[in-house]
Formats: sequence, C-alpha cells, structure tokens
Amino acid sequence: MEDVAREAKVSRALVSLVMREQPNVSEARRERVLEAASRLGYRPNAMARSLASRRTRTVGVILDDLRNPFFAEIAGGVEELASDLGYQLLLGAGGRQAQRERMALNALLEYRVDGVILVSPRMTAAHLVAAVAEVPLVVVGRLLRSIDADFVLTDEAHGTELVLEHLTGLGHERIAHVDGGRGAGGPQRRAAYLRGMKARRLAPYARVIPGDFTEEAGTRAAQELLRDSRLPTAVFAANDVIAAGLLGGFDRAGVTVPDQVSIIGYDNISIAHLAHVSLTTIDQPRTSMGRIALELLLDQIEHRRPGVLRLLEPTLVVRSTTGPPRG
Amino acid sequence: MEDVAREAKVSRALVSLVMREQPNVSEARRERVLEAASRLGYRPNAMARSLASRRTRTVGVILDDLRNPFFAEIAGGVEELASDLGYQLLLGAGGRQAQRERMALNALLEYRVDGVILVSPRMTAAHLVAAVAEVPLVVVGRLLRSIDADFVLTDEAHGTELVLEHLTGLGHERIAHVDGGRGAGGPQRRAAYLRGMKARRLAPYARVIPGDFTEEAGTRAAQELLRDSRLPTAVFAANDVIAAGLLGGFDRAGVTVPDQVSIIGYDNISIAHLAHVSLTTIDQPRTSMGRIALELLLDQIEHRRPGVLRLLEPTLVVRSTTGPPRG
DNA sequence: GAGAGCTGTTAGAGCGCTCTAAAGACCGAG
DNA sequence: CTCGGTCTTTAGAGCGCTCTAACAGCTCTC
Repeated sequence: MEDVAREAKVSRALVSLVMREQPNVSEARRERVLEAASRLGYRPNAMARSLASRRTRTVGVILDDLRNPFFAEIAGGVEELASDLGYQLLLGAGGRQAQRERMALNALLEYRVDGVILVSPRMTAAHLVAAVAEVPLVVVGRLLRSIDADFVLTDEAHGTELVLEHLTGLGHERIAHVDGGRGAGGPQRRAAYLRGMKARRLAPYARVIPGDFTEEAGTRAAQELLRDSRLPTAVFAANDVIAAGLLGGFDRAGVTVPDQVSIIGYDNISIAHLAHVSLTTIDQPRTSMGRIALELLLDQIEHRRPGVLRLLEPTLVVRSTTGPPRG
Repeated sequence: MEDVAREAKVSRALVSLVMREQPNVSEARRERVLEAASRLGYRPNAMARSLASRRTRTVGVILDDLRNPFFAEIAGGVEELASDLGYQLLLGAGGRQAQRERMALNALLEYRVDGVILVSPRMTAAHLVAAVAEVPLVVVGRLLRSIDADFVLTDEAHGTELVLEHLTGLGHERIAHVDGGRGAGGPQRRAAYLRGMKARRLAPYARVIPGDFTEEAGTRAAQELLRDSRLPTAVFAANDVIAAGLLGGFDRAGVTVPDQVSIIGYDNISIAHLAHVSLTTIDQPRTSMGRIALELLLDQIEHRRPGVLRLLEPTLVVRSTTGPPRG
C-alpha cells in the first residue's frame, strides 16, 4: 500500500479510501491510485484489513459432513449468496461428534468470522449459549427455545401431514414408518406420524420401525416388514436414503413398488429425482435454507436484534413410488 | 494478550510463546499463563497472528459447485485432513464459469491463504500460470504440462480399459459410449474408448453418442439408441449421472438391465451403490483425491520444489447393471 | 472580506499478534 | 569469584491495513 501511495504520489490513507470504494475521492486521484495499484500488481491484504477494521467479511459454516449431499446442498446455498455479497466462507465439519464440532467452532472463532451458521449441530445447548454470546449465530435444522439466536427450520409436522394426506388420499390405511432415530428431524417426523395416524383413526395400523437415516436401516426395515404375514400397503421413510434402502430391499425380494407397496421418502435429495429411482418424497429446500441462513446472519451482524425463527414449508413431490393400495 | 500478560505477571512475548507451544518456557510460567488465559477467556486472534507471521494456516479450495456430489466429496476429503492438521478451509465455487472461478481465486488470495487447491478448474492456462506465481497450487482433475504446479489425477485411460475389459470379458462386442463433452475427463475417456475398441478389433461397433455429464444426456441417449433397429449389448456412460439417465430411459421403455442391455458408469458417486440402482462403475477415490491434494499442497508450502504429478488408479466396481450379452 | 459549511486529503495512532536481538538468570569450570 | 555458555525472558519494532481528527482549500452567505 505504501508503494502504491508513493507511485501515485498520494497518502496511504487515500489509497485506503480508493480501495474501499469510499465516496468523496476526486475522480482524478482515484484513477491515479487505481492505475498505480494495477501497475504494481497490488492486492489488498484482507488479514490486515480485518485486523484494523474488526470486520473479516467471512462467515463460518459448520456441518456434519460434506459427503452427505443434504449438508453439501445447504452449504452450496450459503456459498452462492456469500460469493455474491463478497463474503468468504470458512468451512468446518463436525463428523457427527459434538466434540469435533466444538473444536471446529473454536477454530472459526479464532479467525474472528463475522458470524456462524450451524447446520444440525450436535453440541449441547450450554455450548450453544456460550457461542451465542461471542458471535452472531444462525442454527439450521434444530430449535432451542432457550437460545437467542436465529433459526431456520422446515415445518416437519406439516411435511409429515403432507405425506399422510397423500397416502390416505390414495386409499392407504396400513402405513408404516421407518424412523430416523435422534438425528435432526427424526423425532419430529415420528411424533407427527403417530399424531396424524391417530387423528385419522388409523392408530391401530401405526407401526414404527426404528432406523437411523442410513440406507442399511431401510434395507433392514424391508426385511423386517417382509417377515410379517402381511405387508403394509405403504411405508413412510424418515428420509430419502432410508427410502432408497427400502426400494432395494423390496426389489431384491421381488416385491414391486408401487404395485405391492408404496414408498415415500423425505428431503428430496438429488438421487430422489433420478428417473430410475423416481421417489415420491417431501422436498426440503436445502439451497434456500442455506441462503436464508446467511441472509439472517448478515442481518444480525449489521444490527443486533432478538432471535428470529424462519419456518419454511416443505412440499410434496409425487413421483412413481406411490400409488393406490392393492389388496 | 496484553491482559493475559498482566494477569500472569509476565511479558506479552512470553504469552505468545506459550500460546504457540514453543519449547524453552519454564513449566511454572507456562501454567501461570495458561491459567490466566483461561480465567480471562482469552482466544488468540488468528488474523493478527497471520498478519505478523505471514502464515495463515488456511488453504483455499475452489470447485464448480458443492451441490455436485463429486466435488463435495473431494472437498470432504480435504476438510477432513485439514481439520486434523489444524488448517482452516476457505471455500469458493466457480459455478462452471471461468470468470467466477477467477474472482473466487482472487478473493482467496486477498485472504493470503497458504495454498490453493483447484478442482477441475475451467480457467485458461495463462491464468493458472499467473496463479502459480503467487501461491502454492495443486490442481485436481486437469493436467497442464506447461505449469509447474502439483497435479492429482486418476488414470482415465486405465479406468476406461477396465470398463472395456469387463464388458468384453462378459462377451460384449457392440459397446456404445455416451460421452461427457468437454468437462474434466470426458475427452480422455472418449479417446481411450475409441482406442480400446480399435485395439480389440471392435472399431466397427464403436459408437459415440454426444453427452454432457448430465442425467438428461443419459435419457436422450437411451431414446436415441432405442430408435435404432438393434440395441448395443452394452453402454459405457462417461459418468454415473449419465448412467442413471440411461437406466431411467431404458426402464421406461421396458428394456431390462442387464438382461437386454448392460450399463456401466464412471466415478462411483454415492448414488451408484444404492441397492436399487446398483450400478456397475469405475470408482474414482474422491475423498483420497482431496486428501492427497492437501498433502501435496502442505508439502509444497513447507519447501518449494518442482511440481509433482500424482496419478491414482481407478478401480472397477461390479454391481448389477452388467451381465453377459443376450442376442 | 470574515465566517460558516462544504468536500477532499492527510498524519498518525492502533488493531493483536510475531520475531529478532539482546538482556537476565543460572550453571559449572577455571 | 569471575567467566563463558546455556536456558529463559523481555523490549520493541514491525506486519499492512483502518479510522479519527484535523487540516487545507473551496464556495456561499451576509
């Protein structure tokens, strides 16, 4: 910067003003500075800028694992908007362990990110409270009323209702559910399923098969269901990956979908739309979730304010794995 | 830091030594400093540290799009190792546009990342040359002999040979190829396919259907093949997504896989292993590619040295979409 | 033509660290 | 007791920027 100032025969301060595109710089000098900068191949040092201005123009994102498309798609939404707005993304993965998650968060805080987006965090509420005291925070996919942060959620109850409406609309009554265990959304979907079945006077047909959001859980669930004398006419999987497992399990047993059993997933991850899978499912707008999370975060960075809850509506995507019941 | 020094009754310099875990600090003082730091909730400022030490302990990763599982999995590999080694990840996406890619790179350079990993970059060789002059660079999935950077590649020719060996081993001769256009790996796979067919005296049966690494390309290719009087007995898709499109297209036309036609993909992205898809394919070790890229980068950061080329071997994964030819 | 009120420019302190060089503490050897 | 050597600690100068306050040079008003 020193060199640019000398080259353009102005003060360092003026170079700074030009680089930050501040008003009240005469056109003549602005050009002289810009020209000198490009002649010298000057590249501003964001570290120094951050140190002096106490603003890094970076945001941190912490998620479970990039290899899980659900998380990658949320990160994709954040990235897209961030780069448009000139923010830089610092990424950390927690690998489903609260411990690693906290370490990743600490690392981000050392870099003085302007804000943090936590996607389905596993850490305890106490740790989240501590974090909120240090940095603007947006939590995606998990709600904690005790914490004054922003939350981005989809309406799991509504999504589950859409599932049940769709299936009962087709005439299904014996609807089983493969649940997702304690991961984000799992308990809510199970509870909403049980509530919905009861409300429809289908409680006697309700059946929850324990799972954990993995394909194997789906495969196992298919085997378990096949052991019974009579298959349910429809199965509601807690996510698409479980549904894919079910699809495979039934396929191998010669059970056709949707002729003998309907299958519906949740999330609408990219595999769901593949023509060959063509899974009926509930769409969670992952990219939007990421984008909205960042919007809230930046707003929070600008003006500290009470936490906000953004509830997004999931939608039903009907494809080929559901149809009317047979028998 | 000032406060910690005062609290522990030592100099700032000593606090710095302790925080960096340098040797030659007496046990007594080290503990006094550590205790003072935790009492004050001191968190080192990585920006200031980076500014003073001229090392940021961050690496930049630039890829097309996080929503593409192939890229997300490579990034996942980088992230995993980075967090183990105490490096922070700055992420940028180029969205398949050379222009955006360059902007993302510039942004990373302002943050003075210690090194950059470029995954299947689209920018011109000239821009890469310029980048290499400024920062240690590792390029994944693209080779440019004129550039003195590190490269991580898989052996596309070998992978394609594995495909042809597998198919001809099953007895196939009429093997078509749906190609990937100009994206990374596409031209290499097509060329190797044509070479391999010729070497096996199957050149008359060689047939390339133009595509572009998308599912639609696969669907269209299926339609095109179905218009012919006679189907090939096997189709080699330039990647798994194309293969999925083929699968769907044939499925809808009532053509069974692998009974009437075998299908083989490339990449082994996560959908490929799903029981219901069960795609025979070539595995590219994405996570390792990311990890190795980072290893090379860090090594390059330590000691500047001539560029290195790391060629990884792809492997064949036989699942259910290939079988012997019929008719 | 003096003062107020602009706009455009600058000096210089400071952001929170690292790093070099030098000083201080402590040891055994002479 | 002094000296050289090793180990530990410290002062202080940066790292490359921003930001405040002040200043210079205007125009406008009365």
